Amino acid sequence: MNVEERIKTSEEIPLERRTIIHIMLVANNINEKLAIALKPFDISIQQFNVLRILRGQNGKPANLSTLNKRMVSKMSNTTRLVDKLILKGYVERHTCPSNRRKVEINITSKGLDRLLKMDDVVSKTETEILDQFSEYELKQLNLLLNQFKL
Amino acid sequence: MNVEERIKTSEEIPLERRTIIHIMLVANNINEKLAIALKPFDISIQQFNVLRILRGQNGKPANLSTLNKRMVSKMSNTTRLVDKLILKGYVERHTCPSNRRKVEINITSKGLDRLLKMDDVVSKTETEILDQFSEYELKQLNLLLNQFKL
DNA sequence: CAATTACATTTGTATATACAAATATTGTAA
DNA sequence: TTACAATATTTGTATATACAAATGTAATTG
Repeated sequence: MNVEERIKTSEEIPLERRTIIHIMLVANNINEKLAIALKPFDISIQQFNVLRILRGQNGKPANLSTLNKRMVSKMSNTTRLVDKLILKGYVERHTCPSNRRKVEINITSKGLDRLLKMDDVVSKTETEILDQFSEYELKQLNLLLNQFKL
Repeated sequence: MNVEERIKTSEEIPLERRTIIHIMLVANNINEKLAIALKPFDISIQQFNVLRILRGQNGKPANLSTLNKRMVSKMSNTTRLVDKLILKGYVERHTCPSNRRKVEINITSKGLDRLLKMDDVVSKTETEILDQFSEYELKQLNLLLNQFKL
């Protein structure tokens, strides 16, 4: 299905507008697929993303602002996102001893364990999403995307 | 800023995962810029999108399921989105006389008028987002994006 | 034509997100 | 050392979104 079919328009869309709509459609589709893949784990993409960041810390605790900076979708309430992960037992939060304004957030062994299982379905989904692309094409795509400001 | 800088990771990201993160980052950034551009009009991107669809109908009313099918981000509550546009006086809703299960939604002249002003800032924003790209590159990008299922 | 199924939208409820204001802590400068 | 500014997080509130159930209408079928 191409862009025009998807949004059911007969009029020609200017190239710039079409490009932006195209990216949005692709991103929404990817989001949807990842959300479905994570659904059995009862976790949102953002929560998954935070768990991955925490694992990447290799035991070194992260504080809220660090998480916020590193998240793919920066959202305005990382506190409550972390609250939910704590409720699930996937992370722990302590106030930072050296600077009591900060908090230190760590992934628990339960969190690591669940994350390992999520990795499988997410990797599989990522592969499915991109299975039409050759390695060369993926590199081309990344090169083009590099021109966007992030 | 590249992907690794943006998410502040030192580890190398596998090409597939990197591509998906890349698209997400770009899409989030575009969303943010468009939302800021539309902010003065006190309207969300989705609401703007619906107004554009209605204008494209050229007077022919649209019903909810049509809107839902054509929206870039399909969302699960087009009723309430339309409610908000009605509240602002940008659209009208009547039950369809030929099939009273359906509703007929039209853009008002006030809606058309506002939309015209929004077009300006949105077009300007779109151009800003894509100003690094040559026409050839935009075409290349669209060709690559075509390989995604929508 | 009564009962059932399908269709189109709306409503209820839970959760998510955005934004601003509040709180708590630390750093700094007169 | 007190007052003020800067930093980090949390909380309040409004709005947005997802999902399921409910409502109302039309079509179908025995």
